[in-house]
Amino acid sequence: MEEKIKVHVADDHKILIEGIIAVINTEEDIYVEGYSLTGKEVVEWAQNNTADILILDINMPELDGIEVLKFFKENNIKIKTIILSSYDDVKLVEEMLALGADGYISKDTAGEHIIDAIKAVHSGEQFFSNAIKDELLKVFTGKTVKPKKRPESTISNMLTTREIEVLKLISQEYSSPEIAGILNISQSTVDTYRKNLLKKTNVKNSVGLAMYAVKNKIV
Amino acid sequence: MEEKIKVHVADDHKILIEGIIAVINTEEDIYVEGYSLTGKEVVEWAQNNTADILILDINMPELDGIEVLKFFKENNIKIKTIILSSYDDVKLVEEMLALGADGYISKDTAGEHIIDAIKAVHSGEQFFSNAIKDELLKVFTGKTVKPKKRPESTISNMLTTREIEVLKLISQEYSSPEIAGILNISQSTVDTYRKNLLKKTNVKNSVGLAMYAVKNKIV
DNA sequence: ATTTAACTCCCTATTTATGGGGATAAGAAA
DNA sequence: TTTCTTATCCCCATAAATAGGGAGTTAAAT
Repeated sequence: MEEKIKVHVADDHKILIEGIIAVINTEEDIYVEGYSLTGKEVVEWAQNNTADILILDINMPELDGIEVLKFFKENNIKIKTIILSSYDDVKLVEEMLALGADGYISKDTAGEHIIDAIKAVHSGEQFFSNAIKDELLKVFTGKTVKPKKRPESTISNMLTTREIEVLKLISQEYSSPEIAGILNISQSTVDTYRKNLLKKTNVKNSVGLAMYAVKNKIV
Repeated sequence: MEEKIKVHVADDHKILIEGIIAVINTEEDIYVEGYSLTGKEVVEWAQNNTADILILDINMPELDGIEVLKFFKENNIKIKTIILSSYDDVKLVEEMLALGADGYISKDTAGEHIIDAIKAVHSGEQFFSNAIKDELLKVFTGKTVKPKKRPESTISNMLTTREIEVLKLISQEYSSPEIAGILNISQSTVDTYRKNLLKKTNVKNSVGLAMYAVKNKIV
């Protein structure tokens, strides 16, 4: 008798996680070790834990799936990863694969496919749901626009807690002097955070920062 | 012994549907009659079928949740509806309620809340998850939640078309000189629009303008 | 023990943004 | 006709944001 396949699930929608767990629980030889609700949680989890398979949502707050994969690559964390994407993320397939994802399933697909994917990836194969295969075909036949060129975002782009604090306040319309007052630090320091934030998030100005905060669900 | 509560689920992510079904199946007196994967399917289903409760995702291809609710209203289809929203749709609560939604739960919440919501709504109450309640408090201060006409008189309507153009560009991280170049007007004019925008929207700075634009779906 | 990351602060300089005022031409509305 | 709105432009002044540089302290990790 072999060991059960140990799975970790990362998605910002708890309901979906519960669904996946329910589906997986119908399978004897697979079990869910735990879950993460943000990308940050995933990388924290991955420092001291592992699993046979990580099911990873692309679109998560704070740190998205791509950044998580980048972190894994840079820190030489080896964990077989199945990307869970909604249909609008499909164009990122290429990037995902380049970052070492082992499988790619769409949320549109039925739950049984997750089981198949887990088993396939666990036995060393790659797994792609049909929707993704179609998309890949388009890419190779040149029918789709290149994905490419997202702003380069490394784990070095991961914002520190202090930076996030400042970012929140910026997004709440506070000026630098005000933020300095609120956080009880000098304005110079706030300005430094602004600079770092602009660099890390790769946006042009405060408005960009606020938009970034919205997109990443920081506010 | 009473009848079981008959539920129909609509979401474009099959995995999530399966999850919800799994959760609901843990409950004796509720069952899932069927599901729809697009808004179109929902309205088609609703012409010749019904259920006690419809669980409706906001963000669906072809026809989103709002459109579905509008269709129900226009065609006098009465079905108790629980909105299933992801974090970023929260700002649509008001509109949803105006269209007659009976409950509103976030995908972030645990599955058990779905059960609570279904039972509550079925027994004639309204149900809102906590995240939504906070949002609601801001919107309806003290008032009873009552379907009301969509306010066509929001502040956004106070903005002139030109102001909206400028607002859009501001929200896209353009500076005043850049906007002047894009619209082929002088920077003085752009600055004037900025001033007027700040005054009309009652926010403090560009970040506030961008947030306003997001809230009012101008971007 | 040394390196690294996070947090803190400062200087200089330029560019943008904000806030007050006023003004003109075109067009719609009263 | 007169009034009002919209769109356009300007001056003056201050506050804030951006951009480059450097640098010290602590705490954690290697």
